[in-house]
Amino acid sequence: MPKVTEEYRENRRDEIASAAMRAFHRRGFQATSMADIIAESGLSAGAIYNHFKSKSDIVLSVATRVIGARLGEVEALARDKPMPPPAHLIRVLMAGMFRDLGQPGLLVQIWGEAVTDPAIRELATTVMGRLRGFYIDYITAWHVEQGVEAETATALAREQVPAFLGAAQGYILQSALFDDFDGEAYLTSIERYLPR
Amino acid sequence: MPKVTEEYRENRRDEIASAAMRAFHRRGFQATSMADIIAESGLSAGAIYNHFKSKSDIVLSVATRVIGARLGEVEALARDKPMPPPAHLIRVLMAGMFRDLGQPGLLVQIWGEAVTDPAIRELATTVMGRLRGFYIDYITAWHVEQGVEAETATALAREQVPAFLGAAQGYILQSALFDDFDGEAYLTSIERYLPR
DNA sequence: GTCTATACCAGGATAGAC
DNA sequence: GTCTATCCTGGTATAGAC
Repeated sequence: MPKVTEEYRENRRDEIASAAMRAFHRRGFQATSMADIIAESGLSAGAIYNHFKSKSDIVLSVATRVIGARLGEVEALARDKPMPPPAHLIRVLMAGMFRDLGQPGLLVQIWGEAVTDPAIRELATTVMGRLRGFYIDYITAWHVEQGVEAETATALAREQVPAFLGAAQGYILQSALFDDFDGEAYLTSIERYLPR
Repeated sequence: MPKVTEEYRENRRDEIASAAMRAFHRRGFQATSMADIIAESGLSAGAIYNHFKSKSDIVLSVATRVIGARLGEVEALARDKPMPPPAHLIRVLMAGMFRDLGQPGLLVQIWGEAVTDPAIRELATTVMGRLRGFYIDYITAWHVEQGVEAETATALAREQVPAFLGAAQGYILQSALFDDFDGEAYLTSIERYLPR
């Protein structure tokens, strides 16, 4: 097992995934063709298909990196004392997503793709499932910090999580589609009317 | 001005739009090609392009019909005494959308398209803008019925509407992407945590 | 592993006869 | 107004040389 080769492959995959992310960042998701990714990477079609078996495969790799970064941020937030209220999570997650992806539209495009492309669909549900998990853990911990008994806190979190998840998705969608979207007004609305 | 001809044209447009809606209903939005619409309508490519200038143009026409139907339902709801709480609007709107469109995925696909296609984008923002209007009027009227003074009711409605709109969008997205989506749990979550 | 060139396909739209 | 046949573009993925 030549160790150097394995490492080399991994680096190449990294480079390609980064190039793809830059391309998505600039042009959006659907608008980015393999030709764009190829150009951005400075490599050739053949080289890229040697490391990824399809475009979906590249997307999957990019998404895995992005969602991994979010996990770290949420965990950091959970260590603050006192913990910010759950609605605040939306701010942090949205800010992180936009920083990585450049524009909310990218996510909306991926959702659209997910409806028909099974691979993308699985990716999207996995990502949302993980976000859901972040939220449940966070909301539970927060309720406990507020003095709620552990059992009850979990039940509350499970009951509340759809509303929070929906609120985050609404934020993404509205910021992608409304030119005059007022993010602050949205977050205020959420923070005032969801548990705090 | 030959009156018969104008009427004929309008009927043809109706037929084609209905066929398109059936096709979307069955196959989803992106998956539906012009060929599908052509087959479903029983007409030919040439005939259809004589009445609509592009695929986007057909989508626009379908969407206009669908959103018009929703307006009627919301107005009917507003006439009930006592008015159901605003969160209940989501139930009614979602039920109507699904009845007309067959599947929530269609809307998600349209959102995805809207990110890059200017015509679809304008359509989506117009539709959402109208929904927003429905909500604001409804929430205002509801607060007034609860005894809130008119001025204050409007202010409250404007403050609350982003949360409601986001909740509806989250419902659509989650029902499209999660195979095991629990609509009742979602609506319960919303109804419990948004104004009632 | 990487390159260039290209096969191959799907889909929207059009031309021109009737 | 409508039909059939077809053009044309843009896209992913592969073949085969180096």
